[in-house]
Amino acid sequence: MRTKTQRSCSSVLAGALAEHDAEQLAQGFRALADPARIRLLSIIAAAPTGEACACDLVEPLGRAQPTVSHHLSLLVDAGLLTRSKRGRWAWYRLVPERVDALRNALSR
Amino acid sequence: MRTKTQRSCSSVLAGALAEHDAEQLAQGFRALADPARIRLLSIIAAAPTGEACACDLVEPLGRAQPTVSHHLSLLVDAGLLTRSKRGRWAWYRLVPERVDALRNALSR
DNA sequence: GAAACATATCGACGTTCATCGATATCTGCA
DNA sequence: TGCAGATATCGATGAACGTCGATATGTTTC
Repeated sequence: MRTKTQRSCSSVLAGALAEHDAEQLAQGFRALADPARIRLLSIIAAAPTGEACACDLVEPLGRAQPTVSHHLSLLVDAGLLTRSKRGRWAWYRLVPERVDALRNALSR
Repeated sequence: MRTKTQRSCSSVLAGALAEHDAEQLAQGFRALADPARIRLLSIIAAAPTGEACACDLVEPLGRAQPTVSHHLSLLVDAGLLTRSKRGRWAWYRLVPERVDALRNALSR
């Protein structure tokens, strides 16, 4: 199990941030700092049902299955995805509030 | 000299991204994926004149001068800051359009 | 020109990270 | 119970990164 990331309401542009708040935000953006994870988010966001099965993510990503699983876990830990395991399959869904929090961190 | 980063109009949430576009966005977010750089941006954004001298950034950041210079160069390369060297001093200014581009990448 | 200063670059070091093959875990099915 | 399939974890490897001391570069002042 990995350590969980906390969400934050801080804004980068609204005033000088303390080290602690900066650490929180950096942690969030680090989850977006990899093309594989960006693509995972975009593919899941584009799913008609809002949900995507892990089995449908390996091939379009062009990475090995353990690598995809690793990135998905990272995104879940970062609060950007939720995992719902049903039967043999794992279904992933976006967490819009978390995306919003990061977007708002770039607003004044 | 480091390699320059290009800005992008892609959105993570508006549809499945190709590897190339994802790489562009990830590059942008990677610049935000460190607390030192987050703090630099927030301190500069909070400056009354909109500009901050590098000499005033070392002490509040609590890192060595070469480290601060390194992060500032990274942010300039990422297009998030501009550097204006005047006399002995280097003045840094935010590039709002670049911040906006990254924020919009998190909009639908 | 010399000294003092601000900043950038260099070189090194330890850490973190992305990646993958092998394997373990768990589920559904015959 | 046993097999097949989906997913997560483990262990290893190579690359990228943050950090800093030492040093180079460029500027101001005397």
